[in-house]
Amino acid sequence: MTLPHPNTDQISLPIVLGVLGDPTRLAIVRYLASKQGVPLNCSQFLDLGSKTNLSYHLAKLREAGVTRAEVVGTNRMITLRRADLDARFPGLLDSVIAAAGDDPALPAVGGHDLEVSA
Amino acid sequence: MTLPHPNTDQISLPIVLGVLGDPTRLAIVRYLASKQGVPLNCSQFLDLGSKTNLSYHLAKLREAGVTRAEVVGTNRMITLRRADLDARFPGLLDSVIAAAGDDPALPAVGGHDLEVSA
DNA sequence: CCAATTGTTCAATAACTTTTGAACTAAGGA
DNA sequence: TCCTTAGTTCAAAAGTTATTGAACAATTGG
Repeated sequence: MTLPHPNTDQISLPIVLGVLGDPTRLAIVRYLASKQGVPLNCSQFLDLGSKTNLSYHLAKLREAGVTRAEVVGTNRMITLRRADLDARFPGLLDSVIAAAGDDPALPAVGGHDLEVSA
Repeated sequence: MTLPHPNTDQISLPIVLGVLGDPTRLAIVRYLASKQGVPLNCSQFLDLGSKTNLSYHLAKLREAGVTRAEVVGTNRMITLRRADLDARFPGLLDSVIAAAGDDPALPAVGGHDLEVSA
Protein backbone atom coordinates (compact mmCIF):
# COMPACT_ATOMS: atom_id res chain seq x y z
CA MET A 1 0.00 0.00 0.00
CA THR A 2 2.98 2.30 0.37
CA LEU A 3 4.99 3.27 -2.66
CA PRO A 4 8.79 2.91 -2.86
CA HIS A 5 10.87 6.01 -2.09
CA PRO A 6 14.65 6.35 -1.76
CA ASN A 7 16.05 7.24 1.66
CA THR A 8 17.53 10.68 1.95
CA ASP A 9 21.06 9.35 1.67
CA GLN A 10 20.18 7.36 -1.43
CA ILE A 11 19.17 10.45 -3.39
CA SER A 12 21.61 10.92 -6.28
CA LEU A 13 22.63 14.31 -7.63
CA PRO A 14 22.82 13.41 -11.32
CA ILE A 15 19.51 11.57 -11.13
CA VAL A 16 17.80 14.53 -9.44
CA LEU A 17 19.24 16.95 -12.00
CA GLY A 18 18.27 14.69 -14.87
CA VAL A 19 14.74 14.33 -13.57
CA LEU A 20 14.39 18.10 -13.15
CA GLY A 21 15.72 18.63 -16.66
CA ASP A 22 12.30 18.08 -18.17
CA PRO A 23 9.83 20.94 -18.59
CA THR A 24 6.80 18.92 -17.47
CA ARG A 25 8.51 17.72 -14.28
CA LEU A 26 9.91 21.14 -13.55
CA ALA A 27 6.38 22.53 -13.88
CA ILE A 28 5.12 19.88 -11.45
CA VAL A 29 7.81 20.84 -8.93
CA ARG A 30 7.09 24.53 -9.38
CA TYR A 31 3.39 23.97 -8.83
CA LEU A 32 4.02 21.87 -5.72
CA ALA A 33 6.30 24.61 -4.38
CA SER A 34 3.65 27.24 -5.05
CA LYS A 35 1.25 25.26 -2.86
CA GLN A 36 3.67 25.44 0.06
CA GLY A 37 3.45 21.88 1.30
CA VAL A 38 -0.24 21.27 0.70
CA PRO A 39 -0.48 17.75 -0.76
CA LEU A 40 -1.87 17.50 -4.28
CA ASN A 41 -3.20 14.49 -6.11
CA CYS A 42 -2.30 13.54 -9.68
CA SER A 43 -5.49 14.95 -11.18
CA GLN A 44 -4.47 18.46 -10.26
CA PHE A 45 -1.69 18.30 -12.83
CA LEU A 46 -3.82 17.23 -15.78
CA ASP A 47 -3.10 20.54 -17.54
CA LEU A 48 0.46 19.28 -17.98
CA GLY A 49 -0.30 16.04 -19.77
CA SER A 50 -2.46 12.95 -20.02
CA LYS A 51 -3.23 10.87 -16.96
CA THR A 52 -0.88 8.12 -18.14
CA ASN A 53 1.89 10.55 -18.89
CA LEU A 54 1.58 12.23 -15.50
CA SER A 55 1.72 8.87 -13.81
CA TYR A 56 5.02 8.33 -15.60
CA HIS A 57 6.50 11.72 -14.70
CA LEU A 58 5.28 11.57 -11.08
CA ALA A 59 6.87 8.13 -10.71
CA LYS A 60 10.17 9.54 -12.00
CA LEU A 61 10.05 12.37 -9.47
CA ARG A 62 9.19 9.97 -6.66
CA GLU A 63 11.88 7.43 -7.58
CA ALA A 64 14.47 10.21 -7.74
CA GLY A 65 13.50 11.33 -4.24
CA VAL A 66 12.15 14.71 -5.29
CA THR A 67 8.57 14.06 -4.23
CA ARG A 68 6.78 11.88 -1.74
CA ALA A 69 3.51 10.13 -2.60
CA GLU A 70 1.23 8.94 0.17
CA VAL A 71 -1.63 6.60 -0.61
CA VAL A 72 -4.93 7.93 0.74
CA GLY A 73 -7.86 5.95 -0.54
CA THR A 74 -7.71 6.01 -4.33
CA ASN A 75 -5.54 9.13 -4.22
CA ARG A 76 -1.77 9.60 -4.15
CA MET A 77 -1.17 12.73 -2.18
CA ILE A 78 2.05 14.29 -3.46
CA THR A 79 4.41 16.63 -1.66
CA LEU A 80 7.89 17.98 -2.31
CA ARG A 81 10.65 16.40 -0.20
CA ARG A 82 11.97 19.84 0.65
CA ALA A 83 13.65 19.01 3.96
CA ASP A 84 15.24 15.82 2.63
CA LEU A 85 16.58 17.52 -0.48
CA ASP A 86 17.86 20.44 1.52
CA ALA A 87 19.66 18.12 3.90
CA ARG A 88 21.25 16.23 1.03
CA PHE A 89 21.94 19.11 -1.39
CA PRO A 90 21.76 22.39 0.54
CA GLY A 91 20.31 25.25 -1.46
CA LEU A 92 19.76 23.23 -4.62
CA LEU A 93 15.98 22.91 -4.58
CA ASP A 94 15.49 26.51 -3.51
CA SER A 95 17.61 27.84 -6.36
CA VAL A 96 15.85 25.58 -8.87
CA ILE A 97 12.42 26.70 -7.64
CA ALA A 98 13.45 30.35 -7.65
CA ALA A 99 14.81 30.01 -11.19
CA ALA A 100 11.70 28.16 -12.37
CA GLY A 101 9.47 30.71 -10.64
CA ASP A 102 9.67 33.31 -13.35
CA ASP A 103 10.23 31.15 -16.40
CA PRO A 104 7.50 31.77 -18.98
CA ALA A 105 8.92 28.99 -21.16
CA LEU A 106 7.74 26.34 -18.68
CA PRO A 107 4.24 24.90 -18.95
CA ALA A 108 1.94 26.03 -16.15
CA VAL A 109 -0.94 24.45 -14.30
CA GLY A 110 -4.13 26.41 -14.87
CA GLY A 111 -2.50 28.65 -17.45
CA HIS A 112 -2.12 31.51 -14.99
CA ASP A 113 1.08 32.71 -13.35
CA LEU A 114 2.14 31.29 -10.01
CA GLU A 115 3.29 32.76 -6.74
CA VAL A 116 6.17 30.38 -6.12
CA SER A 117 7.62 30.09 -2.61
CA ALA A 118 11.33 29.31 -2.69
CA MET B 1 37.04 30.84 -35.44
CA THR B 2 34.75 31.48 -32.47
CA LEU B 3 32.34 28.82 -31.34
CA PRO B 4 28.62 29.48 -30.81
CA HIS B 5 27.49 30.20 -27.23
CA PRO B 6 24.05 31.27 -25.98
CA ASN B 7 23.74 34.76 -24.48
CA THR B 8 23.14 34.86 -20.76
CA ASP B 9 19.43 35.55 -21.23
CA GLN B 10 19.12 32.62 -23.63
CA ILE B 11 20.27 30.08 -21.06
CA SER B 12 17.37 27.73 -20.28
CA LEU B 13 16.80 26.17 -16.87
CA PRO B 14 15.54 22.75 -18.04
CA ILE B 15 18.34 22.52 -20.59
CA VAL B 16 21.00 23.37 -17.98
CA LEU B 17 19.55 20.85 -15.53
CA GLY B 18 19.28 18.20 -18.21
CA VAL B 19 22.87 18.75 -19.28
CA LEU B 20 24.09 18.55 -15.68
CA GLY B 21 22.11 15.36 -15.16
CA ASP B 22 24.87 13.24 -16.66
CA PRO B 23 27.74 11.94 -14.53
CA THR B 24 30.44 12.66 -17.10
CA ARG B 25 29.33 16.25 -17.58
CA LEU B 26 28.91 16.78 -13.86
CA ALA B 27 32.46 15.52 -13.39
CA ILE B 28 33.68 17.99 -16.03
CA VAL B 29 31.92 20.86 -14.23
CA ARG B 30 33.29 19.74 -10.88
CA TYR B 31 36.81 19.58 -12.24
CA LEU B 32 36.50 23.01 -13.86
CA ALA B 33 35.24 24.40 -10.55
CA SER B 34 38.15 22.81 -8.69
CA LYS B 35 40.52 24.69 -11.00
CA GLN B 36 38.97 28.01 -9.99
CA GLY B 37 38.70 29.68 -13.36
CA VAL B 38 41.94 28.41 -14.90
CA PRO B 39 41.05 27.44 -18.50
CA LEU B 40 41.48 23.78 -19.39
CA ASN B 41 41.67 22.16 -22.79
CA CYS B 42 39.79 19.04 -23.80
CA SER B 43 42.74 16.72 -23.34
CA GLN B 44 42.75 17.33 -19.61
CA PHE B 45 39.46 15.44 -19.33
CA LEU B 46 40.57 12.28 -21.14
CA ASP B 47 40.16 10.29 -17.92
CA LEU B 48 36.42 10.78 -18.34
CA GLY B 49 36.04 9.33 -21.83
CA SER B 50 37.39 9.09 -25.35
CA LYS B 51 38.37 12.21 -27.26
CA THR B 52 35.28 11.93 -29.46
CA ASN B 53 33.00 11.42 -26.51
CA LEU B 54 34.44 14.40 -24.65
CA SER B 55 33.99 16.55 -27.73
CA TYR B 56 30.31 15.58 -27.60
CA HIS B 57 29.86 16.29 -23.88
CA LEU B 58 31.84 19.54 -24.00
CA ALA B 59 29.69 20.73 -26.91
CA LYS B 60 26.55 19.99 -24.85
CA LEU B 61 27.89 22.02 -21.94
CA ARG B 62 28.86 24.89 -24.22
CA GLU B 63 25.55 24.91 -26.11
CA ALA B 64 23.65 24.91 -22.82
CA GLY B 65 25.62 27.94 -21.64
CA VAL B 66 27.38 26.14 -18.79
CA THR B 67 30.89 26.53 -20.19
CA ARG B 68 32.71 28.88 -22.52
CA ALA B 69 35.23 27.60 -25.07
CA GLU B 70 37.78 29.96 -26.53
CA VAL B 71 39.82 28.95 -29.56
CA VAL B 72 43.54 29.38 -28.95
CA GLY B 73 45.57 27.85 -31.72
CA THR B 74 44.53 24.21 -31.97
CA ASN B 75 43.21 24.28 -28.40
CA ARG B 76 39.77 25.07 -27.02
CA MET B 77 40.31 26.65 -23.65
CA ILE B 78 37.31 25.86 -21.49
CA THR B 79 35.99 27.76 -18.48
CA LEU B 80 32.83 27.68 -16.40
CA ARG B 81 30.37 30.52 -17.07
CA ARG B 82 30.05 31.15 -13.36
CA ALA B 83 29.08 34.82 -13.46
CA ASP B 84 26.57 34.32 -16.26
CA LEU B 85 24.93 31.33 -14.60
CA ASP B 86 24.82 33.13 -11.28
CA ALA B 87 23.17 36.14 -12.89
CA ARG B 88 20.60 33.98 -14.60
CA PHE B 89 19.97 31.37 -11.85
CA PRO B 90 21.31 32.75 -8.54
CA GLY B 91 22.81 30.09 -6.31
CA LEU B 92 22.15 27.21 -8.67
CA LEU B 93 25.66 26.49 -9.88
CA ASP B 94 27.15 26.92 -6.42
CA SER B 95 24.73 24.42 -4.90
CA VAL B 96 25.33 21.93 -7.71
CA ILE B 97 29.11 22.24 -7.35
CA ALA B 98 28.90 21.93 -3.59
CA ALA B 99 26.69 18.85 -3.90
CA ALA B 100 28.97 17.29 -6.52
CA GLY B 101 32.04 18.15 -4.45
CA ASP B 102 31.75 15.20 -2.13
CA ASP B 103 30.04 12.67 -4.37
CA PRO B 104 32.15 9.51 -4.65
CA ALA B 105 29.71 8.11 -7.21
CA LEU B 106 30.84 10.62 -9.81
CA PRO B 107 33.78 9.83 -12.07
CA ALA B 108 36.88 11.91 -11.27
CA VAL B 109 39.71 13.33 -13.32
CA GLY B 110 43.02 11.83 -12.22
CA GLY B 111 41.33 9.35 -9.92
CA HIS B 112 42.18 11.42 -6.83
CA ASP B 113 39.80 13.49 -4.73
CA LEU B 114 39.28 17.12 -5.57
CA GLU B 115 39.29 20.35 -3.58
CA VAL B 116 36.18 21.86 -5.14
CA SER B 117 35.59 25.60 -4.78
CA ALA B 118 31.87 26.39 -4.65
C1' DC C 1 -23.84 -4.84 -5.70
C1' DC C 2 -22.97 -1.34 -9.26
C1' DA C 3 -20.95 2.61 -11.05
C1' DA C 4 -17.79 6.31 -10.82
C1' DT C 5 -13.26 7.99 -9.59
C1' DT C 6 -8.25 7.62 -9.17
C1' DG C 7 -4.39 6.07 -10.71
C1' DT C 8 -1.26 2.10 -12.47
C1' DT C 9 0.60 -1.20 -15.86
C1' DC C 10 1.53 -2.88 -20.33
C1' DA C 11 3.01 -2.89 -25.07
C1' DA C 12 3.99 -0.20 -28.88
C1' DT C 13 6.09 3.52 -31.01
C1' DA C 14 8.59 7.63 -31.67
C1' DA C 15 12.13 10.45 -30.45
C1' DC C 16 16.22 11.48 -28.43
C1' DT C 17 20.99 10.45 -26.29
C1' DT C 18 25.23 8.28 -25.77
C1' DT C 19 29.16 5.97 -27.56
C1' DT C 20 32.26 4.37 -31.10
C1' DG C 21 35.72 4.44 -35.02
C1' DA C 22 37.18 6.41 -39.20
C1' DA C 23 37.94 10.38 -41.67
C1' DC C 24 38.79 15.01 -41.47
C1' DT C 25 40.50 20.16 -40.56
C1' DA C 26 43.57 23.45 -38.72
C1' DA C 27 47.62 25.12 -36.35
C1' DG C 28 52.45 24.58 -34.94
C1' DG C 29 57.09 22.88 -34.94
C1' DA C 30 61.21 20.50 -37.08
C1' DT D 1 57.06 20.70 -46.49
C1' DC D 2 56.04 17.00 -43.46
C1' DC D 3 54.73 15.41 -39.13
C1' DT D 4 52.47 15.90 -34.83
C1' DT D 5 48.98 17.62 -31.81
C1' DA D 6 44.19 19.12 -30.83
C1' DG D 7 39.87 18.70 -31.70
C1' DT D 8 35.62 18.18 -34.88
C1' DT D 9 32.33 15.78 -37.88
C1' DC D 10 29.97 11.96 -39.66
C1' DA D 11 27.36 7.76 -39.72
C1' DA D 12 26.16 3.74 -37.34
C1' DA D 13 24.82 1.18 -33.38
C1' DA D 14 23.05 0.83 -28.92
C1' DG D 15 20.52 2.39 -25.29
C1' DT D 16 17.24 5.36 -22.94
C1' DT D 17 13.16 8.34 -22.43
C1' DA D 18 8.65 10.16 -23.53
C1' DT D 19 4.02 9.55 -25.13
C1' DT D 20 -0.12 7.05 -26.26
C1' DG D 21 -4.33 4.03 -25.75
C1' DA D 22 -6.28 -0.03 -23.88
C1' DA D 23 -6.79 -2.79 -20.08
C1' DC D 24 -6.50 -3.27 -15.28
C1' DA D 25 -6.90 -2.67 -9.96
C1' DA D 26 -8.66 -0.47 -5.82
C1' DT D 27 -11.51 2.49 -3.24
C1' DT D 28 -15.66 5.13 -2.49
C1' DG D 29 -20.51 6.37 -2.72
C1' DG D 30 -25.29 5.36 -4.06
